Amino acid sequence: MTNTTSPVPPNEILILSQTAVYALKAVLHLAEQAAHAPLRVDDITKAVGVPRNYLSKVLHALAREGILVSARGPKGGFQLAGRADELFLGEVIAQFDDIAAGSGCLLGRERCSDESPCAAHQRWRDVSNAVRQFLDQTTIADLTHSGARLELEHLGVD
Amino acid sequence: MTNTTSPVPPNEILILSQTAVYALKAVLHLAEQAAHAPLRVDDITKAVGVPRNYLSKVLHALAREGILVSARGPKGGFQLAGRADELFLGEVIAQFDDIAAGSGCLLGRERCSDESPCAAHQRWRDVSNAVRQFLDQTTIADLTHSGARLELEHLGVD
DNA sequence: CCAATTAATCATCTCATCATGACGAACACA
DNA sequence: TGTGTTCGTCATGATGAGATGATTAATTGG
Repeated sequence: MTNTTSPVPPNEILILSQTAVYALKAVLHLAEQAAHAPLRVDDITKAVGVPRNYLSKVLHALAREGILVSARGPKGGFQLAGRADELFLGEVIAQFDDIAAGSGCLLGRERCSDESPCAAHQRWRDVSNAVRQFLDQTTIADLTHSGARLELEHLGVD
Repeated sequence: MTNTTSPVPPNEILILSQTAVYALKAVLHLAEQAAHAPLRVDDITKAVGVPRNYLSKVLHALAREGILVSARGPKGGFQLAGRADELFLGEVIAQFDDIAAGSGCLLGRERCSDESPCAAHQRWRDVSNAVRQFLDQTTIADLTHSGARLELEHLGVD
């Protein structure tokens, strides 16, 4: 009844949890503002469309990890702790999603039976490694408008 | 209390849902048995270690889709409806995971803003396409022992 | 037709994630 | 010192995936 159009349809495959996506959105917003003053939770909320108190908890977790710095009271808010081009997506989501797990076999057996090392399983490992590599090698700056622009120009794409 | 060591640790990242993995395990088992007679749910349960009634529902869903055939009563059970080398993983999991969704942007925006087509988002699309391609191009036979053996021999791997 | 067998279904339970509202704690500034 | 601002946290609720036990329905073989 109080439903605000649920963000994730049932059965939708997500790879990243909703919470991790919230974290990425918020951090990306902070990076794009490149603000001198901290941004308040309420402003970030409006910008990325995430429930206020929930986002607050997410941001606080990021602050505890040293990814953001937070300050209370007037003039308070959140800021990036470091450079956006040195902050990898994997770091941002690490507190929310256990990406290291699931490294194994598609079918959840710890290791593909030694009897049959199974070529397809190897291909699956390649796939899930691609996910991991993306998260570990892409920085927040790569996702910002300016970052993307730079990369595109650098590649000669119009 | 009655806990049988929960299959998925919290926060674990899962690309495929647990249910989809169950379906794959069961279908793979059926393919490996290559049985002339149908296999009963209880036998499949023991083989793949999945809760009995839950697996029953999963198998039934697969039967409704024409992937399996089911029969009740004595001599009843489940069988593959077609050939294992013509059955793609994507078909098996389609009823459980909406893999087509999430095709878009990492951050859930429907499309990356036209202003900034964002190179990193393109790379993310590549990643999720890799998952889709794997599921759409790999058959159940590719995952069976015999299938894997054949493929390995064919590649000259010892 | 009866009894055993096996899938199909139903009602319910647990749990983690996501979400919300209210309250407490720190901080800036007058 | 006090007041308003803003983060921090707690208690609680909603929802969907996963799981379980009991019951119903179909089928076979005697």
